[in-house]
Amino acid sequence: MKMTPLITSAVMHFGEMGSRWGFNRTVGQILALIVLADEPISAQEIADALNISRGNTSMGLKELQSWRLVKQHLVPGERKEFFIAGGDIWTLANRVFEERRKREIDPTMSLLRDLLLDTPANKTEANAQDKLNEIHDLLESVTAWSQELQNLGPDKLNTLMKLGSGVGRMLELKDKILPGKNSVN
Amino acid sequence: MKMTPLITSAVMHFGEMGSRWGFNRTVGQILALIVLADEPISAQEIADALNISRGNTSMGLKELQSWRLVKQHLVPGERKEFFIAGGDIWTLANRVFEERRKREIDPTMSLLRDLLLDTPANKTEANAQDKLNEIHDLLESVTAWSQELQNLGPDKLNTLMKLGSGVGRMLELKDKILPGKNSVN
DNA sequence: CTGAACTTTCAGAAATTACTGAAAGTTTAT
DNA sequence: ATAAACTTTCAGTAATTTCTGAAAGTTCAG
Repeated sequence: MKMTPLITSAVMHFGEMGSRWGFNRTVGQILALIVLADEPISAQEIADALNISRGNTSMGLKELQSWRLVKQHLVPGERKEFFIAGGDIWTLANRVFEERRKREIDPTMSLLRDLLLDTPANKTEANAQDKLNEIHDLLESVTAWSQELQNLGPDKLNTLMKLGSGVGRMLELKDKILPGKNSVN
Repeated sequence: MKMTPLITSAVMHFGEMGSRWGFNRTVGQILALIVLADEPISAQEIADALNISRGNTSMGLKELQSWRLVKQHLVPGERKEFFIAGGDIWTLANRVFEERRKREIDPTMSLLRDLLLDTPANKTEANAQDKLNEIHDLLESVTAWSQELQNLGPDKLNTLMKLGSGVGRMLELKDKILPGKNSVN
């Protein structure tokens, strides 16, 4: 893997941002390297290009595979494993989004459900439970909606995003368009 | 601040999740405590309830204020400062979302813009630049759209979210509803 | 001005997270 | 069965992040 200055800057930056996106520096760098490479790349090449140990590379690749951001690519006749991006940019973004939802929202939803089953012991608890309930509902809406958006598929999602302020106008008209079942006001 | 079992579980959980949401354990705990409390709460009470040092509490509160998740609340006749949530649950969620966008997306957009100005030196760089361009466009759409959604305001946003699969049907009809300017196909 | 009641800062300590590299494991060819 | 070519694991170490608590800073009443 030839590390041109352009690629190096991008890789370094994705490393720095890695931790903000849910993984660590090396994992971010490995991902960038694989995405930007125009050909499948081996674990050893990655370790060399990034100056990290072979062991660390192995762990990073394992993590990226668990996020489905990277997949193996067998080259006929080659003993070692090569890696390529798990899909196009849009797919990768989706997977990061989805995976983060699982890690950031789902466990909280689960706890909230449990806490809401208890009978509040006093005024303070009752108030706290109200708040927790609000949080629960909000997270539920967000989860359901993100699911809905994913079901739309890339094309429609893109149409929707590009619609911009048209969304607002469309909402104003929605009752005229859709049957009552979906009216929520 | 009375730490009932219910409140304790919630606070502990938000502490654990804190790091996934962009801040650290104590910051998460402090936030949960303030949100769930039914009355303004002082820094000393927070430190006591969470068993953390007064200094750490001060830093945590400073961070929460920078996120605008918590604000000061002056009690007449009291010397010390009290704290309350920066808004209702919906507002808080929005602020977290917004703040994270600033930290997670904006710096990358900025770097990508720069890298895309360079003339690619060879085939490999040209390919990498194509990928970077795709990433840039995607992030730009996401940013613009999240801006758009915020402009809708809570009510419409909620309507849109509750619309569920209706969104798909609506998109199919959009060309009949909106003038050509917003057609993107 | 003084001191009481509070808050903030920050150097060092503690806790957590990430990384290395050697050893163990796996796969394939002969 | 053996060995070469690779990958994974994991104990120990290094780097980073978070926390403490003492000192410095602020504000206000008298």
